[in-house]
Order: sequence, then structure tokens, then C-alpha cells
Amino acid sequence: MSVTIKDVAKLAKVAPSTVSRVIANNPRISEQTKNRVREAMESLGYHPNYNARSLANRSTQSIGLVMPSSVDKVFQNPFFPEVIRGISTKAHEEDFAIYMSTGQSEQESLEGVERMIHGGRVDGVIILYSSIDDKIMSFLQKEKFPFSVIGKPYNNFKQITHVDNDNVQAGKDVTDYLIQLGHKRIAYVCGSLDSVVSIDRILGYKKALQNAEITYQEEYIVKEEFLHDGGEKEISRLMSLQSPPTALIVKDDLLSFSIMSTIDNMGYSIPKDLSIVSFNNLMLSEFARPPLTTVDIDIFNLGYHAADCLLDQIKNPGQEAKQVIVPHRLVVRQTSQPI
Amino acid sequence: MSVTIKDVAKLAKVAPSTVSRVIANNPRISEQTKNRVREAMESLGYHPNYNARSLANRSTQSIGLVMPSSVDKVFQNPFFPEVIRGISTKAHEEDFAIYMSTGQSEQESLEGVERMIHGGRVDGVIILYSSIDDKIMSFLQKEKFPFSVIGKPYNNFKQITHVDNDNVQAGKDVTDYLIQLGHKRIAYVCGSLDSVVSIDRILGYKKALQNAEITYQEEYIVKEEFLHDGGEKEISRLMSLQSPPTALIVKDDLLSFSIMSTIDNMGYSIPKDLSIVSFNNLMLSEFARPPLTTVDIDIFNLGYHAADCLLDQIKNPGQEAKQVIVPHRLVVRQTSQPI
DNA sequence: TTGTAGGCGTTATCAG
DNA sequence: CTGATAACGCCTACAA
Repeated sequence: MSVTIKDVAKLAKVAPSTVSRVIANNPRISEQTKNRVREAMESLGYHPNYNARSLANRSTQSIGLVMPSSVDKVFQNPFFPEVIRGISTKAHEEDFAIYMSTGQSEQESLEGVERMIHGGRVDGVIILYSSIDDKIMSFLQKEKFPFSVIGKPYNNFKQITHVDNDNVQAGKDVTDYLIQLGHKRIAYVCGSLDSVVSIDRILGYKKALQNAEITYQEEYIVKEEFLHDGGEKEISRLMSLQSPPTALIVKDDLLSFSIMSTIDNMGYSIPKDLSIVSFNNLMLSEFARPPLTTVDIDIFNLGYHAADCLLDQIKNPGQEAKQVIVPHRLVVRQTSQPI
Repeated sequence: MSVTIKDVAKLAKVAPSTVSRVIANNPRISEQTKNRVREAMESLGYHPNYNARSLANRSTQSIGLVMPSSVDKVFQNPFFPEVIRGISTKAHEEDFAIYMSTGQSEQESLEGVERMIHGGRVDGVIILYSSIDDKIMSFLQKEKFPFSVIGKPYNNFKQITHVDNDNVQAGKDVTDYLIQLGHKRIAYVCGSLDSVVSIDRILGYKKALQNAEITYQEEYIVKEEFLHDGGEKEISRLMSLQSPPTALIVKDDLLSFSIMSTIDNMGYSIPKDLSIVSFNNLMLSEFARPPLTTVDIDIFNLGYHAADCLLDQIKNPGQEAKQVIVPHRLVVRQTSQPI
């Protein structure tokens, strides 16, 4: 079969335990024998078996990723690849492997996570989203299993390690920007309010309006989730209000694309008839026509820091929960203009 | 510590081996004891430890994914999420977990794969790309480790399990389509010819030209890899030829977006001045303006079948290499028109 | 049909 | 500094 620690031991004429120590680079082994053992490993093409190690060790050197359960939709969003890129960069630095868990429903996802952690496949978990009242999060808390969250948990967020943007501020920033361009009738396509991100941004939106003494109008808020149909119904509702909005804040660039297409079809022109500002700054946003004004939330670093926090937690257990805020920045392009 | 097979055994008043058999659903155990054991598992919240099982078993119930090494660029392409979605759907059906391996360079990727397979983390590997002379593929072949490839391996492709579109046909189809619209000067942005996919499509392109008795012109072929700058240099070279192309075939929708943006900036209009047809049919392509004419290569099924082949190979070793062709289909939208 | 015992490849704990 | 030896949790002959 494959070459084991014993084969190496035999060749180097030492005990298996010594080989193990060499692997762990234990300082109490003389350089001499270390070298002898290393040569033996080399010449035999030895590679440690992670399973055996995990078993003896109770540690796996790998972390699990939990996607939102509606993978099919969500996976089309370049947000996830980018956040995973951030995570895996950090993981790689520390020699951790990455496990993915998916599921078609919340129940399936939960089962996947249960298997992952009870089965001893991972040392910790990153939740790639944050939604209200998430079962997986509660489960992880109950089990006292190390995890970090991208986004802000709804409850007791101080007790949960997470990394997020300052979304209240971000919501305020875009609104302020639009107000400063002279807009007063600003609609907001925020999608389902299950997501804490959206809740926070709306808060910032309201704050900005308030500061500018513009009254908040419920009818300007679109809570529907849509993507494929471009939200035709909702958009045309907005545009046929007595006083239709002159600007639109959209929760996500991808959604903006689809909305822009709808608006185009309806015969309006962007940004002349309607300014649009959204969030995420996907690579594509630059190539949209017109190029999209959007908030860059630094997705890569969201992932990178989430991994960082988690690994830290795994290596030094029993720490306080940590919070990291990743700075955002408004990227003004051509979908927004003064009124 | 966590609850093991022994605890269950004790509670159910049977031997550990019996519990093990119940888990494997061994038919030689009476329904009675099975039930007793299952109750015990339930009440203790037992979950099998995968590491121990793998160790005893020499099988991990997980598969590894190998991305192209230039993850940073490639990951922004929705191709990968979608193909992974296909893979993980199949994997999930068969209760396999998914490992990801990434790396900044080919060397790093290779090391990652080596660790994955020598360390016994995975039972098989899917290579999510196919490029000429790939070290990872050679390595896997040398080790006789089960793997499948998405795309077509350059050498001995009959001996390697892979799933691909009929790219020669696809290349021919788009070219035929354009010719049938009356185009004769058809340029092709194919990117680096390291990728077998591109090589095949070009073959089809040439074939179509030949059939229509149009001479192949080297100057119409753009082999540069670009994305961020929208290929300004190359595009303007094309457009300032004595006889500039009237149609453009582009290897990937994402690239099309960026090219369309460039062309727009140069003052040309699509499809009036230039028709564009590309490949992949990303979700976004529908929302582009104008909506993109493109070949749907059924990315999801590329992934799904790659996983299917691999799992089959893992479960019944020593099989012949298998080839699967996933059908493609031209989706005509608005970036192409008769000349 | 079920129990016993040894092994999978490592690491950890003692001794020396 | 290094060597035995006993876990880690599960599987699988072999026995009963």
C-alpha cells in the first residue's frame, strides 16, 4: 500500500514516534536524525495521512464553507466566487484545506453542516451569508463549534465573530451622494428583509433622508425578490407613481443589470430619466453600459478576514468573539447624475 | 468527548461491531436489534466519525476540485460557480463531500493536489479546465488516481475520462449561423490557444469558412488574453483593417461584455456595425444591452456529468475511460443581425 | 445472528 | 534526545 511512517522509520533506523516528531518539527530532535529521517521521507516519497492524523489529533486542518441554501440562484452571483477567493487565500497561507457544503433547502444545508462537524471533517465553519433566525448559526452556537459569519448576525451580534461592512454607513453614503446630486425622490430595491445587510442599509438610507429632511415613503421601497424577470411589475409600479423616483438604490449589481434592462425596455434612459446606484462593484459593473455607479464592499477582504478570524479562533480557543469591519467605498461611474 | 460507536453499543447492549453493521445496513442483522441500535444512536445523537471510517476503509466519500491556477482571474467568471453547482448536485445525491484546492501558480496547485490525494483526503478529482500539457493531469495519470476532466484533454483524450461539448461543431455552428446571415468577414477572439476548447472551436470555424468558400484570414484571429482593458488595442487593430470584420466570434460572454463596452466607446454600434456571437450563455448575457447572442454550453451538466463519471469510476474501478458530450445550443438574441 | 480481536496511520504519554 | 506503547473511532475477518 502507500508508504507510512513506519516504512520511513525503518529506513532511517529510528522509531515511528521519532518520525512523527520530525514531521511536527519537534525541537527536541537532533538535527542529525532529523536530516536522516527527512532523507528517508524524501526517498520513499512519504506523505502523511491526514485521516490518521486527524484521528489521533482531533484536528483536521480544514474549514467548512456554508452557502445559502438556495444555491442555484445565489451561485450565479459573482459575490460568492470572490468571497471564496478571499477565504481560500487565507486558508492556503495557513495550510488549511476547504470543504464545501451545499444543500437545496435550509434543512439539507443544516444536515450537511451537522455531518461536517460531527463527522470530524472540519475544525471550523464560515457562514457566507447572514439571515435572520438562521438555524445553522443557532446549531453552531449550541454546539460551541468555532465559526465566523460574513455579514452581521441579527441577534447578539456582539457574541458572534463576524466580518461585515458598515452597512448603515454604506446605505447612508449612497443616499447622501444621491441627495447631494439633487435627488429627493429616491427609491430603494432592497429585496427580502431577511438579510441583515439590507436592514442595515435601509437604516442608513432613512437616516440620510431624515438629515436632509426628506420624508421616508414606504411606496418607494421594493421588497420583492426578483431577478429573471427584471422586476418589471415592481419597476413599472414605481415609475407610474404620482411622483415617480428620480433615483434608484439597488441592493446588488447583478440586480441592477436586470433592472437596467427592464427600464431600457420601458423606454426610459439611464441616467437621464433615472439614476441608479448599487452595491458590490462586480468586475462586470465596469463593463455595463452605462458603467455602473456602485459601492465597492471589498468582497475579497470580507472572505479573507472571515477566514482569518476563524483560524485564529481555532488555534487559540476560548477567545472573545471578534468583529471586523471592512471599509467600503463609493465608485462613481455613469449611472448616476445630478437631477 | 463525542459519542462513539461504543457508547451506542453499550446503550443498546450489543457489541460495537454490531453497531458498525447496523450503520452499514448489513442484512445479517435482525430487524429487532437494528431498531434497538438505531434508537440508541438517535437518543445519544451519534454521528459516525469520517476520519476513523476513512482510515479503516481507505475511502473518504469526498472528491476534490482542481481550479485553474490563475484563480484570481478565473474566479470572477460565473462559469465556475455554475459548473461547481452541477458537480455538487451530483455529489450530494451520492453523499459525497467536496474539497476545493486552489493555488496561485501551477506549481502550487500541483502541490495542493498531491497533498489531497497522498494525504488521503479524497477518492477522486475533477479538473475544471483542460489545457495543453497540464502537469496535474500527468501526475494523476502517473498515480493512476481516479479523475475526470471538464473539457477535452489534448493528448490521448480517448484514454481519459472527460466531459465536453462538441466544440468543433459549436465553432462551426456559430460560424455557419453568421455566414447564413450574410457575413463573410468574420473575426474570432479566441484567447490563448493553450485551451483545447479554443483549438477545437477554431477548427469548426475554419471548416465552416471552407464550406462556404471563404478564405481563412490569419489577421482576423485575436489570440491575446485580455479582459480588463477590453482589448482596445486588438479591437481597434481589427476595425482599422482594410476590410474590417462585420462579425465577431468571442470565446466567452464575459469577454464579450468588455469588448462591447470597448466597441461602444469607439463609436461603433452593435449589431449595426458589428455582430457579436459568443459562448457560455451566462445568466447575465440576457441582461446585457443588447442582449447577447451566444451558445449555451449547458455548464451545469458539464459539471454534473463530470461528477457522475468520476463517482462511477470510484465505485467500479478499473473501467474504461468514458467520454460524455453535452449538447450545446445557439441562443439568438440581439447582438447579431443580417448584414 | 452476534461477539472478539486486530489493524488502519498517527500522535501522545511515559519511560529511559 | 529517543523508544515503546496506548490511544483515536471504526471496520472486518474469524469465531462462536
